[in-house]
Amino acid sequence: MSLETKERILDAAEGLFADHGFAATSLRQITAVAGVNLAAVNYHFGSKEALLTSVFEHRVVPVNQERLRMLDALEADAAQGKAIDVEDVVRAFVLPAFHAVEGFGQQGAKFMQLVGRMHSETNEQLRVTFLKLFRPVGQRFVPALRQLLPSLSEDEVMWRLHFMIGSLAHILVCTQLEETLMGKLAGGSDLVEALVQFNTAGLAAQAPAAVGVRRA
Amino acid sequence: MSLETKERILDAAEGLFADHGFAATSLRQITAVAGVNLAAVNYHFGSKEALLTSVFEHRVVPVNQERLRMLDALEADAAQGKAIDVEDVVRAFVLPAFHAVEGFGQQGAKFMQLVGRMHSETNEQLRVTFLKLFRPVGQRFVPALRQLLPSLSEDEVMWRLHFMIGSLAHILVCTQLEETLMGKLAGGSDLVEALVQFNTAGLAAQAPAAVGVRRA
DNA sequence: GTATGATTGAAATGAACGTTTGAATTAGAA
DNA sequence: TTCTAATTCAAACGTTCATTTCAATCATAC
Repeated sequence: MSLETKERILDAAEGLFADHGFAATSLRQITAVAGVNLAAVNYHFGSKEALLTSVFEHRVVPVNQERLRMLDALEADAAQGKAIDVEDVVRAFVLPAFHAVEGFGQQGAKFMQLVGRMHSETNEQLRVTFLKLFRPVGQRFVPALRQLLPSLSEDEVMWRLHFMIGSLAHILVCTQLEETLMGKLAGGSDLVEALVQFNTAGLAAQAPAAVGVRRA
Repeated sequence: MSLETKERILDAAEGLFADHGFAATSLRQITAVAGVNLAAVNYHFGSKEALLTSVFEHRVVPVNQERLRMLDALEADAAQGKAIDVEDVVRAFVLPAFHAVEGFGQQGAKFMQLVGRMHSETNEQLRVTFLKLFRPVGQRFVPALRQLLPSLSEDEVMWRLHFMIGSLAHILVCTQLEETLMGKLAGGSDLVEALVQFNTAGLAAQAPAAVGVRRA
């Protein structure tokens, strides 16, 4: 039955792409795990690249929709006169990723590991395809941060956003690995809170002095 | 002449591994760029994996030695009664990476891009080999941070260290790319200062309240 | 000049890859 | 039941890969 075949391929691909990356995952691995025939991938998805794109859309779109909904809610609050702050925006960015981790069990964690890795994916076409799914998020979060951090230049806001993305992506990958710099990293809700606080403080930090005027 | 052949292979490999990752870079690409024969890789390095390991050692070891020297200097200062703070430690961690970028021109930037990517490399053996080169750094920086941040638990210090690693790794990769979330990211010394301040603020942030006690 | 080891070159080896092909099977509609 | 389209299957296709092989060439020492 075609719907089941597609789902089985998507699930298998998701997990294997997360573990091994795109280049080092073969279609034969995916089809073995999914218990389907090799030709099914091209029949249902057209190509290996298109399969990965389907995996993204299957999962990234709902995560980003949740981000945008949370930001909508914050903006509605602000319109009612309630103050919102940097932490609120950080939560709207960070928490949906962890909701995905929690909401789909091991498969969700695997998927978010893949998302973490896509930020440094070397297949440029795929990385760009992936980024396109995040464009709506960038287009909403950058102005929100700019409003909250009016003293920062445009470059500074972009940099800080990327620092946050990097910290989140790295955590999504590392919490699935047995070995990291000093052993296995603990996970859980305390980690999520720590990530929120770290990024809140970092985003809200005083802008650095101009170069050459660091502590006399 | 053998020394020249080895260097040409190392240089070509460094750039190509940085651009395309390990799995998607073939030895034939490397030897074409290096202008040497395919068999030379196995003759001089033994295997593709060993080539990448040689690339790491060629460059990571000096960067990490600089980190440790900077930390040594901070600790000597502290022994003389001079106060050191979180920003000093962040600088000792972050600046050597950017010294490598600046010090070797485009080749240094390529190498640091590879370093940024290795944090999420899917070839587990290679990633672990890479991490081993950072063990001395972890063994020195973690206690230094723990001393400066005594109110944080061990997990919290590890998490924050990883947030910093993630932000640095992401920047090392992204500043080499034409497309990022909202266009091309600016580089330069202001970026480095921004990264230092972001991570200083994040590392020094008040520990988050226990879960469930967030703003009533 | 000769001998030995180092180094390079071209081809081969064995394996793996994504995509395609055409037949067989399945599913659904009339 | 028959017909048609959808789906699956197994094999083939053309390509690419890292490693190995062995002869040729180069470099060095005696």
